[in-house]
Amino acid sequence: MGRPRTPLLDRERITTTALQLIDETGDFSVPRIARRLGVQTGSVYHHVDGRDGIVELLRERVASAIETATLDLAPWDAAVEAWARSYRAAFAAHPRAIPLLMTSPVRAPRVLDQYERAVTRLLEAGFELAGIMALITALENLVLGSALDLAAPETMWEPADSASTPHLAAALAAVGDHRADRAFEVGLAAFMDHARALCESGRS
Amino acid sequence: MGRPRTPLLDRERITTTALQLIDETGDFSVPRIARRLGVQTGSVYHHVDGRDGIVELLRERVASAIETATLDLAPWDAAVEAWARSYRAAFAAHPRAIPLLMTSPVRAPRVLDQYERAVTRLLEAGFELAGIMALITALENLVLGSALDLAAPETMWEPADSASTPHLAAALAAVGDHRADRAFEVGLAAFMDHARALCESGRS
DNA sequence: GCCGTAAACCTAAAGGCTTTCGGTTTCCGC
DNA sequence: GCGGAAACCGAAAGCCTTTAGGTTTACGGC
Repeated sequence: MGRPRTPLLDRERITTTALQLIDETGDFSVPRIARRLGVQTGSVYHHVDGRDGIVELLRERVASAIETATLDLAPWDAAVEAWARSYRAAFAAHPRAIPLLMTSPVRAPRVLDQYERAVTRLLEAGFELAGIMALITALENLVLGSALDLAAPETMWEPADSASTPHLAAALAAVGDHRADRAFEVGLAAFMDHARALCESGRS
Repeated sequence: MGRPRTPLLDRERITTTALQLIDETGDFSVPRIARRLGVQTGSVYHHVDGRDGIVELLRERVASAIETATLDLAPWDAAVEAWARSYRAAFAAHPRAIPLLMTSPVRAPRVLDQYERAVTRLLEAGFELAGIMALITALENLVLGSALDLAAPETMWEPADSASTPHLAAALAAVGDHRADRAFEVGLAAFMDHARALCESGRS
């Protein structure tokens, strides 16, 4: 009892354990993190700002997998497209965490810097300032909406009675695997086409 | 004590009370629903399949505001666009409920029928069966991603130090109000343009 | 080298939530 | 009229979040 000679806890270990629990069971709780780390529940609160604080750490951890370098690609549309793919892939790596993370957006400095760079690239490309934020938000909506789709099981579209929805059933049978991935590709292609058209028309 | 002469509870009242609590406080719990309805906590469980069952009822209730008639509009692209707007508006009516509802999709019969009709309209318009589900899923991603944006506060993009992200700050200042609405319009326009192009090219 | 302070963990406990179980009263079909 | 089902109450188990106070260790100033 008392202070241990070498610390048993830190934010890194807490975050890693929480993510492990989520990947394995789909959820986490402070007592279970503590049990995994061989520690009393209350001790965790000395390192972390409550349960919500742990969720915030998880958001940062997952978002840290977004490859910043994508935004340096040329031309601008290649950069934006690669960034969107990397953004989505970061969430796809931990699909069971998505419901916890989607509630509020990432506002870690690292990610804010990425948005800053994205705005800069779009300004350089000739977009109007007034339209850029709507464009970036639309892209974000696309990425996060697609991430939500990843969190849902592939079988979610199986209705109890496919007899009453024959066309839907046929369309589902025809789409094959990777429905979520294909949908993301469709949405991303639509977005990029639209953005390029806006850019070329010069009207932001 | 014992069975009351007129029932105090039913699924309708439970759902309505839960939605009220969410609109007011952002969350709900079974004990608070019971208190509002002047009933013991356990009694609610006689009408509802636990807390998750109440969330399911909420999903159906919110989704019931989607206007089915939009899918009958002509031409097909007007129908799809109006449906998407109505879909989003249904969630926008209860923004604080969105975090609870986004976790898993609506699969009430009423909504499945709408997807059936959407598939039918797209088939009639000449789309290839194999591509329809990806298209509809992309539209759903757009709607749900935009709904998530509604759930987040408008101020979420205010970084602690806007000095380190000058372009982002400028873009935010320039976008004005209704950023979320504008982003949805951008995404929807992109999707519709893409869908129309696919249709006209005849390649699904 | 000594001492005060801060850090890190433990013990304990309050309070809320979800869910279940048995008891009691009322309603409805036969 | 009666038996069973329906609807609510009372109580309790078990988990979770969070806080508060106690104990031991590390560290920095003098």
